[in-house]
Amino acid sequence: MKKNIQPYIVDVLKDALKKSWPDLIFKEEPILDLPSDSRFGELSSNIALRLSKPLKKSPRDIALLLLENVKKELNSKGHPLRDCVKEVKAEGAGFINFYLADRYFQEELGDIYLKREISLRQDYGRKKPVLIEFVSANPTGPLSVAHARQAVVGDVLANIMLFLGFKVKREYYLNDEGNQINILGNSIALRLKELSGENIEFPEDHYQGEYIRDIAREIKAKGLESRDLCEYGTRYILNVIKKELADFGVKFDYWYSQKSLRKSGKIKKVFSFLRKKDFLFEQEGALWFKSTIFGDDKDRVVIKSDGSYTYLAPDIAYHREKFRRGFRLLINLWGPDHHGYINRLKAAVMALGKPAGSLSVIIVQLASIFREGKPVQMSTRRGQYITLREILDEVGKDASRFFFLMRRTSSHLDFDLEVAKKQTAENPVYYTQYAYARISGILRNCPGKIDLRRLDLSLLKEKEEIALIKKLWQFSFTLEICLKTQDPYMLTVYLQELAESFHCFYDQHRVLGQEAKLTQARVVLLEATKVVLSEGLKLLGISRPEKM
RNA sequence: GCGCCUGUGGCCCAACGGAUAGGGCACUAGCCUCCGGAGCUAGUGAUACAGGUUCGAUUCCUGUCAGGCGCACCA
Repeated sequence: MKKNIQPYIVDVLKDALKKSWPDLIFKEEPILDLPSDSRFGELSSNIALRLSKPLKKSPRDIALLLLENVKKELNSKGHPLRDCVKEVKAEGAGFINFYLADRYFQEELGDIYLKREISLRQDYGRKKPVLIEFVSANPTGPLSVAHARQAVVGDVLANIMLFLGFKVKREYYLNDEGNQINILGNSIALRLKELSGENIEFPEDHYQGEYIRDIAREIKAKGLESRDLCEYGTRYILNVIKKELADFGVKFDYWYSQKSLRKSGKIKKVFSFLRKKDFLFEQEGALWFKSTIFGDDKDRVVIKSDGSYTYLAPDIAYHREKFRRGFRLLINLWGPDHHGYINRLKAAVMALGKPAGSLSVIIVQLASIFREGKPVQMSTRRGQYITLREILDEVGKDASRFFFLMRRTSSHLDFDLEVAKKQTAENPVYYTQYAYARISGILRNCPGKIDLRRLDLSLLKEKEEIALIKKLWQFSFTLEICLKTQDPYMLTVYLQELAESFHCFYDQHRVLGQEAKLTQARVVLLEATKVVLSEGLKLLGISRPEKM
């Protein structure tokens, strides 16, 4: 029996291809999918369909020919897959479906059970250092809904990549100087005057939120009016943000300050680097970056005619620093308003001599907040927007994290506060957690220890038992999909399906009070299910209640 | 005007270009002498429109219609 069966099956397919068409040059690797329906086996390849064009034959004929050689290969003496694969069939339009033996799944189950004390965390030799930068909101106010979604998506993606063996660090880029910060300082100054009884006119483009008054009051109470208000305000708000994120279960490894970046002279250095490479030019009194060389629509200003930097300037230096710090893959999560910015930063990365693929930008679409089906109006300008804090206070960490992950990251998300608060079947968080609590309940009543020598997992052959075991087996497959799509949302779908498989099993079969050997086997099944649910919920940053 | 995202049953969402388009809610009918009914089983019902590419399109391309967002020498 072989663990980690997929690469072996891919090899079998490759060998069969070579035997069937020795002269064929086909660069794509055969890919294995989970079939759309369980009656098509456990793993499926559509290689025959994709070969249809180059071979100018019908997919069905190709599949049949290929199948013959696949079978020969598998039946050869001593082949490692001999006992794992029960059957191979060519089906449908030309799919080659692999049906795995129950024995294989039973061994997999035993494996999960044995590893339950340690983590299922896998090491595929993927040690690549990855930096995920997300949220990075200006420290000028509390975090909003949009930041909340980014925070969860980034955090969970980081968890998943860590689980799969990458060396991942989380970073928050701190915009601690510039226009917005000056406006923040000025907003505080005006509120201070207001406190002293002066009549003030508060400009529209200043921060309207009540929290500015809070800061002003604190400054006045401590008698710190002479302090640098920009710095004081930034630090004050940063603490608020850190607290919000911590309560949301998001922790950053690094907080990278733009101010310190500028002070270090690294921005100037990157300019001399780019100048040497001839990627800069002057026009109309401004300094431009020739981003069009690398596929951008137009060249971009980096130093304005008044001598100050545009946003892009420190960003180029910042990303150069990321590479210098040893990271080989950079993942940035941005809001949809930054979408037009991707090409120019990619251009910058290429100008720095890095491959385009070393920067991956994930656009996290906005979330709209609803209450009982009605949208909650938001206006940033008037400081009236739903904050992360409000969501946390109202629906709690578990439900809000889960809800932010329930749609594809690239899709709009409608977040209904009332639904998220409900403790009913409408709420998938509780459905999943309930499975965990239910299992815990049974295991609490379970007497004695499992005798591994007498354990016989082949007793697990009921439909619901096999279905549950297969679901467990799909866990690592699911994580690979999350990695490939750079989107953690599939994990929420999987965990709901796993919970469902468990509930179905539970409804049909009893664990306790059976013949001793069967009870033992089923206890192992529950333990393994609990392990996978536990790992999954941990990755999502959601609590695992023993009781509900 | 240009760019991005999205149009799938009454409602919310799935489906690397692949098999009879899945699931949840709601609705209807069932299931507790038995490990937690926050559960399970069954039923009704859908790809916005018009073309194109393909052996095959919900998916890719073009156009139309509808909704959301963004278009700076702002960050």
